[in-house]
Amino acid sequence: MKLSNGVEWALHCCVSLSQTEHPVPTLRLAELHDVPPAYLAKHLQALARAGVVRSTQGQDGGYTLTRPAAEITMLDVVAAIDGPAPFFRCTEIRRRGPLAADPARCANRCPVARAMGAAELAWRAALGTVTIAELATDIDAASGGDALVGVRDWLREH
Amino acid sequence: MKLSNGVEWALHCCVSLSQTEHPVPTLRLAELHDVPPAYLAKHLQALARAGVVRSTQGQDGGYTLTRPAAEITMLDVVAAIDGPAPFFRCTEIRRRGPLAADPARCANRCPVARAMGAAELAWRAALGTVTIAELATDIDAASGGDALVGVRDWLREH
DNA sequence: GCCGAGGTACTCGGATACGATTTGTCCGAGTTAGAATGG
DNA sequence: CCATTCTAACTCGGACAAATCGTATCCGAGTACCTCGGC
Repeated sequence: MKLSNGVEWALHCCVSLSQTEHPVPTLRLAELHDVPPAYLAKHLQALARAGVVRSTQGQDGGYTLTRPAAEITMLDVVAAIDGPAPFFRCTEIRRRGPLAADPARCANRCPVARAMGAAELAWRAALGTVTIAELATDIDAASGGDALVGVRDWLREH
Repeated sequence: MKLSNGVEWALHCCVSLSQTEHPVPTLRLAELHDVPPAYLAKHLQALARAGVVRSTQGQDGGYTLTRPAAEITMLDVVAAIDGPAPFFRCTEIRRRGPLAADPARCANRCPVARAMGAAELAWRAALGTVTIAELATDIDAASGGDALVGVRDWLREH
């Protein structure tokens, strides 16, 4: 089980987008992070579909955040890229084989699926507590306090 | 991101194995759950490599749990089947592109990776609190109290 | 009747094809900014 | 000098291949039980 590579790109892109009000095109975001532009575009489209970013077409167009970075959580981004499907899909083994349980008697969810669902909920909850704004602050602090300024300047002069 | 299908099989197999002291061969477990025998064998090998089950060769051989079901957690099984690799692999985007951060200044982990790691830890912790014994009890209760007896009888007469 | 050797049937284990999902790329539709033109 | 039209460049968006991982399968190595023969 591996999380899509684009999740990391999308998160860093959101952090970068939080540093400007101006639309930033895909090509600019791609060279800023040194990733394949066409593939990054695909993920940005997913973010747009999920309502995390808004696309502006035409010259001087690009992507902007739809709401303040403090109101976007990592969960929003991960769900947008990875999709809403749960990790674990119960195939109802109980109802198969020679000892197939009577469907009427096992109407409630399989305990295995329930435990898996609870664990996944814990994962999502943890991601929901971290916002893009917090990520930006932490990244800035980890880099000595010049990362965000650097992004702002770079976006302004390009 | 999708969890391997074999995780569900492995969990149910462990529950079944907890109902007997006698070794149970792959073929028996496969027809009990109505799954492809050869593929189930692959996952059982993984469980054996992880030390969750022990294999006994020769006639009347098969698989048995290496320790009481109350001492085996869902995390043990999931880690055995899915592997130890984390969901999120940080590619250190900060060190790429025109604004590459000085490696000396970002020696600590990227905040994105840290948050992802924390969320994954929450997931693993949730899985670690549920044991195979608890799963067996819940499954029995959900099926009206005759599921475990059914498995025991079926394994005895086959 | 007891012991031992051999055979046999059953078990696991790793090496081998197939399919699906993820990854990566491309070109066309649509839109906006700016320039050129006419009033 | 201003409004209008036109062009042109730039943007996103979805449709199209390649690679990697999960799925499924097979056959060989090894072991314990059972049978048979000898003592």
